[in-house]
Amino acid sequence: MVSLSRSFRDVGPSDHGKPATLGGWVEDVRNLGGIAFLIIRQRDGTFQATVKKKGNEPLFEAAAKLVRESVVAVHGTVQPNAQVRNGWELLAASIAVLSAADAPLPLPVADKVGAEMDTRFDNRFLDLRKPERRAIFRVRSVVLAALRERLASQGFLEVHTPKLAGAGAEGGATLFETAYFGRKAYLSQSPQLYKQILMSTGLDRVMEFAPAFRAEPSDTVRHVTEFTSFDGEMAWIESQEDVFRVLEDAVAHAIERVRSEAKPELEILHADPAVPQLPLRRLPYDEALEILRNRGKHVRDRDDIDTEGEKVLGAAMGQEGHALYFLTEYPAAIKPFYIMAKPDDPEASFSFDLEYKGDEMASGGQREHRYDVLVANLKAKGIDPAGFEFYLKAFRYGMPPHGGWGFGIDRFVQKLLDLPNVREAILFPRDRTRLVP
RNA sequence: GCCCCGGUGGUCUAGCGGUCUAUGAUCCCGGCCUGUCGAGCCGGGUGCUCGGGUUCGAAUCCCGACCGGGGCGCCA
Repeated sequence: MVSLSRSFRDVGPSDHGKPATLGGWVEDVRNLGGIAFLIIRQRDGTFQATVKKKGNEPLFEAAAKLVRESVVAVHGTVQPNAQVRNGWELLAASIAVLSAADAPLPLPVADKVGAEMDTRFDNRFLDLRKPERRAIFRVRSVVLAALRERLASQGFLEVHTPKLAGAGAEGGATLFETAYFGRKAYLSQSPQLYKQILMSTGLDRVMEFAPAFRAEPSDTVRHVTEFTSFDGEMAWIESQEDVFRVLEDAVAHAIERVRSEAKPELEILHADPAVPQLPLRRLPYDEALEILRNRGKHVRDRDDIDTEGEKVLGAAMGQEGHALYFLTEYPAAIKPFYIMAKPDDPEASFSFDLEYKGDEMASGGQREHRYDVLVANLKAKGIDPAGFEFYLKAFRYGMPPHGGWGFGIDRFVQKLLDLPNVREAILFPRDRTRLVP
């Protein structure tokens, strides 16, 4: 019985003389005249199949004609050989072409030339045949598993809220509109309102990993129109300190797990992410302004911190050993209506951003759970509470204090691995101009 | 949306008014070669994003469109 899914990793010199059938993509054909070497790639490496002309000329001719990147199954015998990288080679007796590749390839896979990002994403399936590209998504998978596991162990339930909505959720960010049986519907920009509603139910510790959509025409290395948001929301908190502790622990754990479970990937990617010391630095907004002013940047009180300021702060914190830090107590005026203001300083708020290497990973805070205050906040922002009745209702019948965050998985993977563009951390990124593939 | 830079064979590049029937690499095709592993050697193949304009002459200069890269704004 032949299994096509057999890994070359399960074969070794000790299998001397044993028959084997191994599948894979033809990465290279080296025809030396009387002998040919096929470099066959599988999911986590390559092995060599060797074809000798003497004894089986038709097989040799067929092997020499193989088109790179074709899918083949090679049947032969295992031959130990110290000259070969794995310590053994497969002496081919037959080669079945299961799927021939066209030539030339629209994107080099094993060539000695590079390709531009646009060409790569146009041919992403070929791009992903390169080990260094796939390594990113193995790391991403470890990150997701680690975050899930860490929160689940603390009683967080994984939930799924609707991605089709009848109205704009938070206001502000632009929504994608779509047709919905004669009505208008919108792609969800955030699970914010729904996860808060859940806080009133007893499903009061939730997490969600899901796409979020933003119709903002941003052209940067850290924006896409569809991204993966890791949301958490927890009730019965004393203060946003409770939120900090859960989030920082989960993120630190994710980095630890990547370091221990994705060593080969980190090596391929030349990445060496440091595990942060906990607790992370909490940098209040007012102190952040001081740092900026000390570095010669002019900022007015209660202004939002712009991209340059964010980078300056990131560099300053980095010098102090805080690649990751919380930027806390933003002015209430630049935060959404659902954020709780500080009782002793209503112009400030219980809100935060989680910054990593000068980029925003997450934002969150303690939510306003008092119905009357919430309605007043809406009005103060010029929003009609009537449009939020489905949400506000949950605050009229018993809503515990709660808080949470929204965390960008793609950005986190980008920064974790020092990738130059967030698109590198997304299989099929969506931006202003790219909708295919 | 704004600012800067750019679009040359399948891919990545050099060229930036005539010397370009366009450079090099990679790739593809053919040939030689029995131990390659960035295989090597020989021969061949494919190209100036599109539309206007300037000029005796445009890959090269100008304008526009489209597309791409980066920065800003906005945010995850």
